[in-house]
Formats: sequence, structure tokens, C-alpha cells
Amino acid sequence: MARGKVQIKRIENLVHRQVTFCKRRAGFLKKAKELSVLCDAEIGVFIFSAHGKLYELATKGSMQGLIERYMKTTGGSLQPDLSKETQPLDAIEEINMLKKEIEILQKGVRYLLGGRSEEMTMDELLILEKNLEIWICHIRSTKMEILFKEIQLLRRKEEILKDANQYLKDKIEDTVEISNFAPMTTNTPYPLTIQNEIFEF
Amino acid sequence: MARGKVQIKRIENLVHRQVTFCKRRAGFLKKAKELSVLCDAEIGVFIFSAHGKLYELATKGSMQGLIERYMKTTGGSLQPDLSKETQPLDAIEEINMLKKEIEILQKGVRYLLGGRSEEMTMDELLILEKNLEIWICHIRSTKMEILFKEIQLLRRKEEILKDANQYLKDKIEDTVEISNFAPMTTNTPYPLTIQNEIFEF
DNA sequence: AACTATTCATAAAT
DNA sequence: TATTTATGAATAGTT
Repeated sequence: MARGKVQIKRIENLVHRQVTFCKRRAGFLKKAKELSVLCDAEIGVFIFSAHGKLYELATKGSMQGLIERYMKTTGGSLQPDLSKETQPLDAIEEINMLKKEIEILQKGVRYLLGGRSEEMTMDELLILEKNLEIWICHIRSTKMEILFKEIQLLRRKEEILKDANQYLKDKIEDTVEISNFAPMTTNTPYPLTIQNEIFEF
Repeated sequence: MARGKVQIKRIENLVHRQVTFCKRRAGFLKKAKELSVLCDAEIGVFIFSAHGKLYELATKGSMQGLIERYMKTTGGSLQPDLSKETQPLDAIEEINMLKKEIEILQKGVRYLLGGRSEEMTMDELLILEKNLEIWICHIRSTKMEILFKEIQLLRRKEEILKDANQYLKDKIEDTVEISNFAPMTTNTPYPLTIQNEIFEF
């Protein structure tokens, strides 16, 4: 620049630095506005001076809106965060990530959790209702599958127990015969409580 | 600038606009870096092109950190439901809540979209079924609401048309009386097709 | 803050 | 898309 090329490194002289900060800051913000107008771009800038004073510019709308848009845009493409020590920062990041994820999920099931279907048309409601009914059918058939498997299992158990029972009964009969005692309980079979339990769920 | 002074207004020619955007964007970001280094300032920039593409720069630390600092400085909050003052505890709570919500949604979506049961237990299936039934109830009540509104609207229309009809009928009768013609269609009322249309959906 | 002398940025052409 | 060039804009150092 004027009167000698400037090296891009921190200006050590405080006064010089402050003056340059003032001048360049103005030029910089001017450039932002120009770029925004010329090229129809939305630009947000914040500058923190060395002493912590904030200078900001949002060329369209508000800085809040810009930041929200920024979050929305970057929320999709997640970059691995290196700094693990800053907790509130990470928490907010994580919340935004999770919110993004929920948003995606809700896109699939949007209507289900979307609370009120007040904004939906009759056609959309009919389709949704139909889908939900289909899903319920699936759920019910899955439930039935589970039940049938359980029943099969129990029936197998029943068979095994019946066999065991029969075996024991025979054994007792043999014992009675052998010991020449009058048959006491031969006509009264051992209670098979299994029968009553098969359909208990 | 070169070859004629430039007016600061939107460049209408698409190609020119894109080229200028590219060049000025580069220059602008360069200025940001220079200002940051020279004057020891922390600068954050985001540029959304007209088509929504994001270009960003954070001269120190991360953009997330900058936004955080910005929020701290301005006292704003990221999202209306994320209050800035309660950082660690509420954030963690919110994260857990959101995670739980995601878990439920994921399981449901996986089940519903994946068609068949993966690893859902009977209990989970029962819960899901119950939820779906509730949602269907909501949908049906919304449908009913819509239908009732429509019916009310049509009834109002019917009233208006009936009145108009009556008015026209009377007028014709008067005309017939005045002109001393024999009443031709007096006993045949004008067709009120509205009745048949009220419940058409 | 105002003023130059210079360097920088960049619009248009290539 | 990259390079060149002419010219306006920005600005470092001075006053």
C-alpha cells in the first residue's frame, strides 16, 4: 500500500494498530456490503477487536437468522470436532446434531409425531390413515408370529412332559403289580396342568 | 476499478455476477485474514451465495466458537427453546431427551419401513401398535373436523341458494300475476340440486 | 481527520 | 477456467 508495501503480520505499535484496525475494518465492511449487493449474496460478519469489542454486519435479515441458517447448513455435514474441552460448545453442537437427526426421522414419520394434522389435506390424511392401518397389520401379524412360535414351543414341551408322565405312570403300575398292592391311583392320571397353561400370555 | 467505475447494484448478467462473486469473495476473505493478523482481531464471516452455497471463514478457533462468543456478547440465544443461561445441566438433559426420542423414532421407523420385525419384543410391538392406533384416532378426528367444517359451509351455501331460489320464484309468480297469464310453472319449484351435493366428498 | 503516494483489487478483455 | 491489463479503490504514512 501507500508509502511502502505492508507485511501481513501483527502491527506492534498500538496506535498504528488501532488506526489500521479502524480503517481496514471500515473498508472490509464496505466490501461485504458491495459483495452482497453486487452478487446477491447473504453475508454475515463479526469482528472482535483485540480488546473484545464486537463489530458486526448482516447484509440481509438479522444476524440471528444468519446464524440459524448457518447452523442448518452445516448441521448436515458434520465435521469431527477436535476440541473436547469446551463443554457448552459441544453440548450445543450435539443438540443441533440430534435435532437434525430427529428432523430427518420425522420426515419419514412426520405426520405421526407432527402433532396436529391441521395443515394436512383430506387426501393426505386418508393416505396416512391407510398407511398406519397397514403398519398396524404388520405389527399384529408379527405379534401373531411370535405367539405361534411360543405355542409351538409349548406344544413340544407338552409332548415331552406327556411322555415323561406316561413313563412315570407305567413305572408306578409296574411297581404296584410287582409289589402285589391293589392299584390305588391307576385310574386317576397325574394332573397335566400344562394344557391349561399353553395359552397363557 | 478497471475499465470504468462500478455501480454498486445487483449485476444482472449471470456470468458476470458469478465471476465477480468468485473474485470479490476471494478478495474479501483475504482482507478478513489480513485484518485479523494485522490488528489481532478475531473475525468470522459467512457468505451464502444466491444459490445458497455457504462459504465461511473463522480467523481464530472455530466458527462454532465464534458464534458462541457472539452469543455471549450479544446475549442472544441460539434457538428459542435453548436458553443460553443454563448451559451444562439443561443441555445434557435435553441431549438425553432428544436421544430417547430418536431411539423411539428409529425403532419405529426401522420397524415400519423395514417391513418386518427385526428385534422388537412383544412389549415394544404392543407399545408401537398402541401409538399407531392413537395416531389413527387423531387422524380420524381431524378428518371429521374437516368434514364438519365442509358440511357447515355447504349448509350455509344451501341457505343462501334457497333464499335466492325463493326470491326468484316469488318474483316470477309476481310477474305472472301482474301480466295476467295463467301460472305455468308455479307448482313446479325450481330444482334445488344443492340437497344432493351437500354430502359429496 | 485530511492528504497523498503507492499498492491493491478487480472489470473487462483474452 | 486462467491470465492480462488498465483503472478505480484502498490505505500506510505523513501532515
